[in-house]
Amino acid sequence: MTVWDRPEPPTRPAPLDRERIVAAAIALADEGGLEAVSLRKVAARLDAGPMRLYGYISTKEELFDLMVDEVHAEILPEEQPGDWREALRTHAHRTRQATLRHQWLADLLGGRPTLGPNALAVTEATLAALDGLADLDTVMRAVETVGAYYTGAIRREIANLRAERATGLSKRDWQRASGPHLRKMLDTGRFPALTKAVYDGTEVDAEESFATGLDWILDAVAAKLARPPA
Amino acid sequence: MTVWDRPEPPTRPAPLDRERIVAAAIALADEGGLEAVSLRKVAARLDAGPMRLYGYISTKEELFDLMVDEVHAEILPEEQPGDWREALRTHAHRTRQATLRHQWLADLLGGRPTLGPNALAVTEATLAALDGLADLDTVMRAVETVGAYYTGAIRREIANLRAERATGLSKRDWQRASGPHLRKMLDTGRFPALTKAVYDGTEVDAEESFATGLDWILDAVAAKLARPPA
DNA sequence: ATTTTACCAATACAGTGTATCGCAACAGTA
DNA sequence: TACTGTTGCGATACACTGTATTGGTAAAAT
Repeated sequence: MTVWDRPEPPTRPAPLDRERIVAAAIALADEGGLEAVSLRKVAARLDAGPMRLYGYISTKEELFDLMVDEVHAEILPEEQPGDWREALRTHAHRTRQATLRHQWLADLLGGRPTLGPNALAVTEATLAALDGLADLDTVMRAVETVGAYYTGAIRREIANLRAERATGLSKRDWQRASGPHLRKMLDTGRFPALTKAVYDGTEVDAEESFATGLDWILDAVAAKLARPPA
Repeated sequence: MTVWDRPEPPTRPAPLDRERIVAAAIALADEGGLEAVSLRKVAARLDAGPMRLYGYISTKEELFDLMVDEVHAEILPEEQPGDWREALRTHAHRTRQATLRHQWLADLLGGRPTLGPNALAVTEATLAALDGLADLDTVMRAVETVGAYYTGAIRREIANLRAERATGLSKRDWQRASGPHLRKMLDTGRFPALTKAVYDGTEVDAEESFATGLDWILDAVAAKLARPPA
């Protein structure tokens, strides 16, 4: 019995780890959105059965948590920025850009507390940039307020972007000309201020709008940091 | 053959309308969260088969849209408030309270453009309160910035609330004492600022925190409304 | 060499959103 | 009153989901 007669030894299945699982899930989500991520499809990308994943995660939600934390590695700034304002601003913009790259993140942002190592590192960097500029409560309020803003702003931006993509029209064209429902509603005359806004408003670049709102909020934070509360 | 011999006429199924469907869906979501809402269960509440619903909605997402708009009826303020600041503030607080009553709303808030009649009425009321105080672009920026803030803040508040409920602990106790993962992370010493924040931070009431951040932002808006941009 | 342990694939289950199809009750006509 | 056309509902069906359970098989331990 030569070697050639004997079959190859039954190759032990390629080893798995969370990193590869998460990478596969992110790839799927990048291509087809969050709803394209099923445990079966993730496993298939790794030439494994679905149940295999349960050694590494115990529920699908946990997989989402891992995905979110993985993206936070992209968000973490590579160098310590100059002042607190720059720190908060770049954090916001990096989060926005990461979400534009991984649009499924918009569906998860703010949906659960983020306790992964990368997310904690991002929080740490932010807090460090504000350390000592005011009492702790004020600092926390500042970080949370800014965070609430960009979370909400990014979510809306992605939501609009999807709506535009679904109709193939730019937002304003869609609102103005075709959106038949909105048009009908506005024509009822029950929404005069809204009508004026839709018809007279100039189309603003999403990034600029994001940056402007952010600057407003940073102005407010600056005022509070300068004058610690009574 | 008397009346008594004849059977009752085969009762035509109770008529349906969107209102009843949405009410049933909201009831289910209030009890068991968004994931408890399935077309089969909604239909069962109305003594109907699942397919019956497709005469009134054409997809489950549309049902969610209707639910969101229905809650906006609770958000719409009953009377025109005094000044713009009061208008924006009460709008934010009413949205927050509606979300505390219908916590599933947190999962939907900001997830899609809201074009229902009630949502439009809310937007109209808000825009009307700001009408004429500045150029249209500034007004829009103000409304969107405030909206982004409370959307994000409410989402995080609900997310934390759920996490606390899942462990049965208050947020700080959970962070400080038991949250084993977080504890281990902080003990690595890689997150000094975060560690200080967790250990030295005072536990703040969620509503107060929400209101404070909101006031900061309203301050910023006030500054921009007063001095229209160059 | 034999037993124990650990892990992986297969199977199974209850449930999901939605397409399709056939029937039954109403409306309109003769 | 008899018939027909249309509408809308129910049942069935399909492809898929997340996850519990089970049984076999390969590595580790004795």
